[in-house]
Amino acid sequence: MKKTVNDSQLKQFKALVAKLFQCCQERMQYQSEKFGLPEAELRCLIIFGDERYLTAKGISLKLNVVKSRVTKILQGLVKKGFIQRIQDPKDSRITLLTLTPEGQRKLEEINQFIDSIHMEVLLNMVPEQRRTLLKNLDLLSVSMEAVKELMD
Amino acid sequence: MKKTVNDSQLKQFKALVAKLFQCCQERMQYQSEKFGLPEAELRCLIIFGDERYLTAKGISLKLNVVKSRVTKILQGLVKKGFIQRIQDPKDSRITLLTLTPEGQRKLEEINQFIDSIHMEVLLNMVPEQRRTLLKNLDLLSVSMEAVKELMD
DNA sequence: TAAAATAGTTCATAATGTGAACATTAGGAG
DNA sequence: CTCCTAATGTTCACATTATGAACTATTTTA
Repeated sequence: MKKTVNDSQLKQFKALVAKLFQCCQERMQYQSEKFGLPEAELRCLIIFGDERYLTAKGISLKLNVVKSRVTKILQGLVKKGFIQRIQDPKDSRITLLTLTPEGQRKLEEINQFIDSIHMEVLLNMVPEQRRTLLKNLDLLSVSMEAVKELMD
Repeated sequence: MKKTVNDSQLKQFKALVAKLFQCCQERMQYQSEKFGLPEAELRCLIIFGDERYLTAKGISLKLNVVKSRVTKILQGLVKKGFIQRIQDPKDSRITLLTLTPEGQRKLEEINQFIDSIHMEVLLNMVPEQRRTLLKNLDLLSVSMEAVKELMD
């Protein structure tokens, strides 16, 4: 039989998770304004940090939205000159998406801001705290991943 | 002069925050489906956990949306019979919002689910881990709050 | 080679949210 | 008491975010 968790711990935990969630949301909104891009387009740009070329399908998976939504987002980014389409030479169904030089500059600017925010948070702690925090967040994320089983 | 943070720590931290953020989002979506309510209406119901009566203005502040949006959300919840409007006897500009009995049942059901999810996450750890996790999350949330200064 | 699968677009629709204009009511300055 | 201002909410027009079905055009595969 599983031992039950302290009630006040549960309450505190819920409040903390909610607060972190809200902080992230507010940061997203702020970034959207700061960089003059709708949130969806911003998220789309950011995932180009990982790979040089992406397909609409791949973007759809990474952003967790349906493909028709990706079409719309890409329209915006192409019109603004941040992303360009390239035909895949091997499969003409596929359009490869890649950052333009301007898009690369923009992304770099965005990533610098994001890094500075995260860096600042970490700098608010002493090295020992940072290490335990990261360990704990890792533990938490594994646990939250596991709990997804309850959602089927 | 501030000492700089390890680069791989920064990367790890960014990834963990992003993952937690996504988990929260996915849970919201799931709850919306599970309880047959749009996300905004669900969020609105949940804030009635704190107080018995709320005004449209108060809801606007708690949900962090403009008042016209609140009007819309309340229309849905009133039509579904979860919330009722009561005239404030002292100030007839104000409409007080309160849960109907059906709304209370619904909210209880929702809160039970939310609690069970959070409980499950905590139960994945030993008590010692729980304590340090909460301490660290608290530290993190304070720090993230402080960093909001960078966003003005 | 015909049928099934894959990649993307278009379109209709819904949810989420903002901001301006408006009506109503409360409250304070003269 | 009256007029001006502030506060509360609604309505409307618009933008953004997102889904799902239908469609086109290309592979793949059976």
